[in-house]
Amino acid sequence: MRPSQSQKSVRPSYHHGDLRQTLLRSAKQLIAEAGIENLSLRRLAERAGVSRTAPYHHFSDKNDLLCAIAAEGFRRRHQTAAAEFDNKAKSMLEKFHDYMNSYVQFAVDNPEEYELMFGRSIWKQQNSTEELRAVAYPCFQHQVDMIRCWQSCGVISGDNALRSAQVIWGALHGIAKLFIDGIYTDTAKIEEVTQCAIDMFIAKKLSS
Amino acid sequence: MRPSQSQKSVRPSYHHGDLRQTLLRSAKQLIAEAGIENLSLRRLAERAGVSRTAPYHHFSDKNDLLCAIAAEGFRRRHQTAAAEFDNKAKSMLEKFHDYMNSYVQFAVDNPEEYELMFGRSIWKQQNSTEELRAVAYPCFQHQVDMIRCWQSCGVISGDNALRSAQVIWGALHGIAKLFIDGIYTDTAKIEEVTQCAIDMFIAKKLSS
DNA sequence: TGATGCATTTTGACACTGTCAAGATGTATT
DNA sequence: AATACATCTTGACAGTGTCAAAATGCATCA
Repeated sequence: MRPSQSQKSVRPSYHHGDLRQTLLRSAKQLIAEAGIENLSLRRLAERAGVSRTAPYHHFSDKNDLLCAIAAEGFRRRHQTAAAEFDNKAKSMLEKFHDYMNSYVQFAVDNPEEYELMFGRSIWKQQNSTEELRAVAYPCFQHQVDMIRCWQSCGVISGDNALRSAQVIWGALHGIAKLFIDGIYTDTAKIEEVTQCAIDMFIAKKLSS
Repeated sequence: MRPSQSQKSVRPSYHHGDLRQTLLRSAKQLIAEAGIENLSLRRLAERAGVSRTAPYHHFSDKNDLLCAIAAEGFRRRHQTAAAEFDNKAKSMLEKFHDYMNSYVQFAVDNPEEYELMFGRSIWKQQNSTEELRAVAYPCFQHQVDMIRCWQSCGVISGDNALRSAQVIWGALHGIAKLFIDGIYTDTAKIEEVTQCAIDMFIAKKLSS
């Protein structure tokens, strides 16, 4: 009787088998539950039924783990944003509307994950992993591309796509963070604030 | 010869005399030097030449200390913002311009302090001190008042001062954070981005 | 003056944290 | 079967915030 299969629901063998994925999964869960600041590698290891230092064979650092989680978040966000923009059933104006709402909604629905993805702990100095950058930069670039599109078809004004994108993204990021971090407390008004932002950014029709 | 005066440059007495202020001062300094995440009460106490737990008789918590520092930041920021807005030598449009630039500049010049003032650690849940709220809320309100003013004199469009203020503040906050946290890396372009934001927010003249 | 009360500071301790170094244990390859 | 390698464990270290209990100084009142 080999111990690797005889024990059920405990560890199937000395080697965990899929510790990396297990850690990532329960890390995401623990972050959603208790916030990023309450995530510790030790507790993570404990949940996985593994010793304190086992995670270090799959992530060089705590920072490395955080980057991996953030990268996953960027992949997800990028995917939905791209899908919404490629929706052929909607007008450009509608899609701009959707983009704005969807961005803020993503942040508010996943506050801890958003905090991690765009928090300083990951981006400051040389903290960002190569993998993270490889996933995040195209996500950023996509936002600029969309803005360029909305500009060229007259939904929003201006001719410098990069600058406009930086401002619009800044507004979305700022609104999201002010809500998430608890400075804007009336969360029932999120959509109203976003709508106000949309109104301020869409091109005004100049009467002739 | 009383020991309280005989020893020079060490502690003048068993009681520090002005420990609270000393702690606040070196905390601000240490934050500016090494960032918020490297601020520890123990190191602070060590710098003040005092035991590890001495600070707890002047601040109930680490959070309490952080709130006190943030409150000081809000007082300073509020003061300069008010002074700029009360400048009678400038037009309303110029003052809007100044406000926008001054806001972002404050954040970029004091990144660690800004991070603290508007960071989640202080505002999340019930973390904010009563003193902090008493100082910060008028500061927030002042921004709404200024926006209302700029709206009523036609510098910016819209009729809902609160919503517009939330969006504009959001944009400023977002731009500032994206720079501070290292997501926008080309810090030489800060003024360009801010200028772009200004252009997008000021009321467009409708041709007749 | 002496005694009492209070603010302030200290020492000791606890439960955490991230991370390193060495060793033990499995798995795979030669 | 032996060797190499990935994986995991135990032990340890330097930090952290914070509590409890004791010590010390200062001020005030009898």
